[in-house]
Amino acid sequence: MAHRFRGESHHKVDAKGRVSIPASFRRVLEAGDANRKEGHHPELVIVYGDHRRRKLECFTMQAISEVEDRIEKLPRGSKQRKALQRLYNTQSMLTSVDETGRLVLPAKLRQKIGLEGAAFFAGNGDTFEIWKPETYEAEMYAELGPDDDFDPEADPSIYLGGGKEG
Amino acid sequence: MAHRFRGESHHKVDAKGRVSIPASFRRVLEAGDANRKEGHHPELVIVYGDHRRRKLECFTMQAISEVEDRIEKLPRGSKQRKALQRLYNTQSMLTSVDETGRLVLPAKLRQKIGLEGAAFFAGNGDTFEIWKPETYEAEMYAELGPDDDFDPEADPSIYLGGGKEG
DNA sequence: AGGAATAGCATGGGATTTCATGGTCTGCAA
DNA sequence: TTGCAGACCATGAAATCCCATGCTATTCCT
Repeated sequence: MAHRFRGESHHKVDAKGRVSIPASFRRVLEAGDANRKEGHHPELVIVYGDHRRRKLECFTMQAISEVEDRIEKLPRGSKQRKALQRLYNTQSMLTSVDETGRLVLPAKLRQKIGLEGAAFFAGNGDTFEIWKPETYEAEMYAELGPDDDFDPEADPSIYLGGGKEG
Repeated sequence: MAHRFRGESHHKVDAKGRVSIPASFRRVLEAGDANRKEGHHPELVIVYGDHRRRKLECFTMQAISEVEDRIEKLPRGSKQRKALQRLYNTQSMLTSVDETGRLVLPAKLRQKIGLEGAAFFAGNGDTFEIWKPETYEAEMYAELGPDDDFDPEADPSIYLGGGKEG
């Protein structure tokens, strides 16, 4: 994978729901939208999911189409397939980056995750996520509670494993 | 592994956050960036982590992609995997060496580890680290406290094990 | 060998471009 | 006809590019 979403940053959300996309993310979106016409701005898919999701997950066109390919390999009519289609097809929207590098989040989506004033962007490889900053903070600590084989206090690098060839 | 980061050195950090990379490290970065186009300067990934980390860990493109391969082998959804992705994907940035062999550290990163005026570079095999010099001093002694099977006063070479050839 | 020429290195400064963000205006639709 | 979304314009701050300067370790020449 040539370009990956990497890094984190905070951006303001104005009254119209406009948010700047981190500049480095724009490069990835451009690279991941093969169908983009010259001079046009890249498209992307925002997956918002149901009430349990408290983030917006953003896919390049290429990434979302890989997801769809996988879904199509599952048995038609299986619950798994239906659930995945609902998430990635139904509970998602297609949009595009605007002239100035921003994207517009409809009021509905902002309300869904409680976005107001500021947004937190987290790069995550072939997708990036948009969070209400407070939610991200809370979630990161709550989600990774102590466990038999996980110590939230430790530096995560210890889980990479021993030698070069583990 | 052909090239390894080896040695330590001090460099100035100017008001724009520019720091010279030790010359010998540049060779390693070049060798570790296969995708680098002719005449271009090598890319690298700086992992900064959360508030507990007081150093910047720098990976060659090859080293970071080995890390990512390892992460992908862990079970999807496991805490370990999530924590590792957060560290190596989200809490990191891609950058590149500039024309004159420097890299620029954004204000955010400098503040995070208290860098100002000078930086300490420590080679560490397939990565190198950037520290605020004072922090390095302090940390090196604090981190390696006495222990049942470790004596901070001893020369570490005694822990290499038996003879020259295991 | 002595000294000059060279090349790589660490560092600085200014000009230029890109970013993030805010505002206005217009048209379509409810 | 009012609300809202989209296109267009504006601006200060931050990041990038390009050029410049001493230094040092080496090599080259005589």
